Amino acid sequence: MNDVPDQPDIVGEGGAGAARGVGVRDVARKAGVSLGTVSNVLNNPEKVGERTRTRVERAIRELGFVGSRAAGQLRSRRSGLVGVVVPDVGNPYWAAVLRGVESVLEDRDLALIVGSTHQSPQRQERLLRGLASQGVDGLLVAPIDDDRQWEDFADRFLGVVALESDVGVGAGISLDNVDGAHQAIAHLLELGHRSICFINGPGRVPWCAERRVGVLAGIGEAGLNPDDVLIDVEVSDLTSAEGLRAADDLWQSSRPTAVLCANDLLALGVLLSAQRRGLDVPGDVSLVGYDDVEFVEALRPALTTVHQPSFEVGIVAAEMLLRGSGSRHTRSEHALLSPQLIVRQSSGPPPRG
Amino acid sequence: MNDVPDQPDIVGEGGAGAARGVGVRDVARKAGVSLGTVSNVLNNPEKVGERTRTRVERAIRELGFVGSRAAGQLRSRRSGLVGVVVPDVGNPYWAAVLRGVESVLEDRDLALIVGSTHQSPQRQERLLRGLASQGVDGLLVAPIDDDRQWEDFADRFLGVVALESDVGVGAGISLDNVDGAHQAIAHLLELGHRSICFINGPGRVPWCAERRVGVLAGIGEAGLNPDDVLIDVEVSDLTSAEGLRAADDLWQSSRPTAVLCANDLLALGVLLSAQRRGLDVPGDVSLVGYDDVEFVEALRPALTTVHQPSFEVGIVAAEMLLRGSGSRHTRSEHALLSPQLIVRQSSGPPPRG
DNA sequence: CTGAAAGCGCTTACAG
DNA sequence: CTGAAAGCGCTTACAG
Repeated sequence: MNDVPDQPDIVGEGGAGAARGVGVRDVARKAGVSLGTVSNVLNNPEKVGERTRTRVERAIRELGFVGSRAAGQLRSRRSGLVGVVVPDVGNPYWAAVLRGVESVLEDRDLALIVGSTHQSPQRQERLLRGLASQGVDGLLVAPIDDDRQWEDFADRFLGVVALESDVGVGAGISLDNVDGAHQAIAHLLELGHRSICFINGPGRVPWCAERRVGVLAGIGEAGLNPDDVLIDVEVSDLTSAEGLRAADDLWQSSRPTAVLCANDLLALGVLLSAQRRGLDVPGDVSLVGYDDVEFVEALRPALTTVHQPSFEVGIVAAEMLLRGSGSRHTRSEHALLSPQLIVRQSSGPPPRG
Repeated sequence: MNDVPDQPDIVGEGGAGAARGVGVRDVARKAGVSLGTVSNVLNNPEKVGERTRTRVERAIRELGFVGSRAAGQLRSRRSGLVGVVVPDVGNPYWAAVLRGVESVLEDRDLALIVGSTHQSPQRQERLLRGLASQGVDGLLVAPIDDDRQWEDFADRFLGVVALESDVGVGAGISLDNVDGAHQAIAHLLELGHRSICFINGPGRVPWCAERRVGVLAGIGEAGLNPDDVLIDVEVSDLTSAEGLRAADDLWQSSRPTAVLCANDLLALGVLLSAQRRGLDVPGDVSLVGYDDVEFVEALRPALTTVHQPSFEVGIVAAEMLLRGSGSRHTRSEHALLSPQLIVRQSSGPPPRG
């Protein structure tokens, strides 16, 4: 033991960034062991004798020691950080996915760095760059273009798992967007609609493009020409505010008998616009969403939409990541989840014209 | 220049955690300058001559260099990380707050580590411990008890800003919960309700406790006895699932003429339960929520609720943090935002009994 | 199982 | 403005 006096216990002060925190050094001194032993107690407790371990653990507690991940990361190459890049954390669908991810990772000592792309490739690039410099152990991403910049993360400890779309590397969850959109448009066509507005995100976004393919396919299969049936509207962000604005514009220029939205938030905006304008849904115009977020069942009218299992997506993706399926040199794993149309009250036959 | 051959350009590989990335060393060599100069180009560009700077920047680009925050953090004591601890990222209210925070921090090269407490002190402690070990520069927190464990973060670079409740240290945003709940209960009492169920979170959570105080105060001011009027129901997590369950139980045991919920998600659950049971809102039972999240206006019936400016809360809190208001030795700053009752269609007079 | 030494990749004074 | 040296706080081999 050295002749250094015990410091007063400063509980909870440690960690990088705090003013001169308690370090492993202090713990080692107090417990009368070497630095390596403290590190082992922290990272490989089974390698340390029980008596020594208890002594070190007591010292850690009494000193209020909180290790610095940054320092550890430098040598161990583990940051304890997982990046989550989604289109919009404010969208209940993605918020639910996040909940699922959290529920799996919360007791694994992994922290989540989250960010929203809002369909902007520049934002996505910035976010991924930031995550790279933070040295995340793994990445969960819903890519918004085909740049595949995120594939680099497959080389990291936990690799990369895609929350959407098909991927070339790492693991992923596929939700068949073509099929989901196909179900939705087929429903509207069956009801007799022949003038349908499709409010979608940017065509460069994979899942937006796929949903459009499904819509076009459905129209084609009905023996119709998309040019005669479909009014395409593109919004840059898929929020209720943009849905509201798009709908306000829409009523000015045309009178579709149905509006199909690429997500429920857009549909919410359209519904709000319709209500304010005195349009009856589905009497005057039918409305169909996508996602089936938790509130749409209680809307007036209850929204017809395509269900996607948000919470489950988060859970499955996080589990894949933990399992190591996202690494480049593991056999790649793919979960296929099916979207399913839920018919409620917002869709009905077109008004007799 | 050394005789080291140029490596093939491995774009996007750098950063800790990647397999042997490109380091400042390589950049310095390629640009023919010293390590310190590279660091200056990265952190204090104005201190470097323009010609040298361009040369270094080119080397960075060509090498695909991505710095390691962890290494930098060790010496500079800046992690570029901000912690955000909220009750539930899956709740649209908090999701909107997050959106606000993101919008302010996204171009400041700060990454957000987020976590949900779900009103559990253990979860909060774990999250804060994790954030401390990650060395976050600052913390945004909606505390769920009075432990004040989060006050330690006031010593960090950016300090701590509370997203809820009053705080003893750092900066904070106060939303007058007593007042908000008071407005809500007063509205119901005025309508003539005398049997009101109040579904609230755990009493140990400050903002839950405050809302209850407001409710009790309103009842007292009306010259009534809370014991005669109020049915208290406590849920541990304030989700629609818990609201649904609580309501299902409620109809079994009693027949309140109104239900007041501590947030909109609970109210959504109650509404769903009422609909399934064939109860008319507000004909059979009035319903009032709290938060005014974006979808409640479109519910059937549109929900009467207490508005809180979620997005703005996020923006104001993030700006305070950037301004340094959260540090222990800065003059503490407080924003006072007012909640406001929005009367819609879910509340009306009690049924004639 | 324990302990002294080296080193992770940067930034920071400090001397030129 | 530039460059060599020290050091941030850990973890990791490696010798005992």
